[in-house]
Amino acid sequence: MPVQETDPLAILRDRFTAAVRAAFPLLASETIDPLITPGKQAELGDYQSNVAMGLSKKVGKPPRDVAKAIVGHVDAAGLLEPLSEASIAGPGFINIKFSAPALAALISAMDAPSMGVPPATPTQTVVVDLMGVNLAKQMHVGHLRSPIIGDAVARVLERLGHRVIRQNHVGDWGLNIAMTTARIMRLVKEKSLSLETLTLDDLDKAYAAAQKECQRDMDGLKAAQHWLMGPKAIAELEAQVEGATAAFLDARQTLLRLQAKEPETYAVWRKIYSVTMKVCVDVCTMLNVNVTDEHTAGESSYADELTPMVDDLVKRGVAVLDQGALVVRLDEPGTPWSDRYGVIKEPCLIRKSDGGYLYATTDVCAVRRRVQKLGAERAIYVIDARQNLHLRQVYGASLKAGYSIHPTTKQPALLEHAAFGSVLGEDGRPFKTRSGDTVKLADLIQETFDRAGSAVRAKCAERNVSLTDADLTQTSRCVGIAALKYADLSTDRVKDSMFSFDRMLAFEGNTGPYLLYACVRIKNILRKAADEGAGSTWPSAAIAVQDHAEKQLALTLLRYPSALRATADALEPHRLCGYLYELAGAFSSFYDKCPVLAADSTAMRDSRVRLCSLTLRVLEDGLGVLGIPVPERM
RNA sequence: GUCCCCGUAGCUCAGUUGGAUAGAGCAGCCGCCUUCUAAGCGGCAGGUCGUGCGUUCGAAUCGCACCGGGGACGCCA
Repeated sequence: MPVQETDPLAILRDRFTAAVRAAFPLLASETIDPLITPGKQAELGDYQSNVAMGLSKKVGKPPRDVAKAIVGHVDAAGLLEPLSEASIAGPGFINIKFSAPALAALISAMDAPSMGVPPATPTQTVVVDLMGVNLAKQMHVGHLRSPIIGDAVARVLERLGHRVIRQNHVGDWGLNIAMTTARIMRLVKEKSLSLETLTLDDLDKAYAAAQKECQRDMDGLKAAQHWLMGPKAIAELEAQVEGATAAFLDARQTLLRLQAKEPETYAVWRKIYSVTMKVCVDVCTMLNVNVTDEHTAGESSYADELTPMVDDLVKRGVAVLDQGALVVRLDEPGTPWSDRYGVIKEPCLIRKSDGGYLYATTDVCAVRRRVQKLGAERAIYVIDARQNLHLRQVYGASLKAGYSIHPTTKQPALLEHAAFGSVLGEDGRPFKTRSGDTVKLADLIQETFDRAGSAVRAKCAERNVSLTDADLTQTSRCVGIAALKYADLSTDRVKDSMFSFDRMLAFEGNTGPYLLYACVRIKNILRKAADEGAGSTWPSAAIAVQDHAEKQLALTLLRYPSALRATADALEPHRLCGYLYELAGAFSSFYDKCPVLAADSTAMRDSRVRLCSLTLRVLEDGLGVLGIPVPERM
């Protein structure tokens, strides 16, 4: 069954486009955007059209005359209050008001399973790259934003009917991992570590230590060679770093054994892998982020494809040698890739002069798999803003290689970087504990839940709300998730965000808990309505939109589909947050002004209950898109 | 040096892709709970939208140049 169009924006766009064409037949061949927006001043109009000013020059008439001509041709029947010269304001704004019966009819139509959201056409296959975890490294605040934003982006696309494939591109391969694996194996052999009880903290320490022992002294050696200190000095240095060199050689051997899947080494790597991924999936579960093992596609899964791919690039002349390394040049202007991703002076490095591969190699390989095998028409990388140049290089190289040309549409897949800023502390510097350590993500989430729990308990005591233990647990989790996620999602993702327990758990104003509170108020009304025996009549009640607050609530509800679309188009969850905040605000005003259960008549009561129910459904649906669950009571 | 991002109220942030008198929330002040939970509602006050040119009917939004902050720039990932 097709979804009935209830979005005022779309309806008005149609009617005003028709009116402009009727008023100015000469424009027949042109595409017309009637520039409809929600009314800037609510007293003047629900919506407005700003088309007259722009058209003025084209048709050679003063803007107000243009507006007058358009107004004369608008079909307002069954929809709008009559338009007249009085609807024209200022230089030529046309103010539009919906009639109360029309609003009621639109709301009734919206009160369907789709909630007025038509499925996107055409439906796309979209890959969303999110998470960004590395093997053997503790998850910290830096890993907070990608899953939260990425999951919301994935969910909004799913909500619109797209086929979304989440990809957790785990950094689980390469020399660094081999260094750690080698060190773990040595520690196990020395019996200072047991594989059975291995924790991510153990791995984190081993990673740092391995990094240190392998690199520090190798750097010293390099520097010595660089400054031509002579064979004697180098020999001395080499002697000093004998142990380190041994560790480094061990790491290289281990990497080879890993590539060959040598059983003993591979088993240790698997263990490291499972310990890391356990924490990763646990964190996602705690946060209600939909990322599980099935979404994992680690760098290791590309390992066998790299050499053939690089050979292919060389054979076709896409990659060329430069100073011993293999690169893809991206600095020619006027190419399809430079048009999309910019003229980039720095070439994309695909193979080191020692024959080793780099992260760009794997990333290009990932683009190829995502487009060629997974069928992605769009791939979204929810990654730190600092990776921008790297990603543009990868996108450019992939297009130049033809890897991002979709196999069936033959069009380049849309490769997008949904960049986000850093998480800063309240001092404006990278978020750390008071002692200056990085904060473990699991700890940070737990602290959020604990604080949410005490806040919920305090509030319930203050408001005389009694919750069962089960309710308390559920509510605390919901409030914690809402506080944490909403704080992250409600601002422009590209900007740095300030992390503050106090602010996100403040519960006032534009916060997650405020939205949850609006939902809970509605749930209370619905429960009481059922208790009072109104449960069977209201779902089919005729909707009436009379009071000002009722009208504002109705108008806000009708904007839901376009809020979702704007969010999906820009990949900016904060647009949806802003909408939901406005909706919760419109409901709160309505709640204050319009008694529901104590309405003047049964008809009005049932109409209002239905309005409440739709509001709740939209709020819960929108919060669901943000990955925020709603409690029953709070 | 080149490139990317950011600069809006005391603080934290929006600003629907160029529209009317730039909006919220904190913090401050003033009202509203014997009626569906006051985690709420209504109101007051608070601004040279970093600066300067330009584009046009119209600029926080687009262009250029500066200023300030952050970031990235070949063999780490």
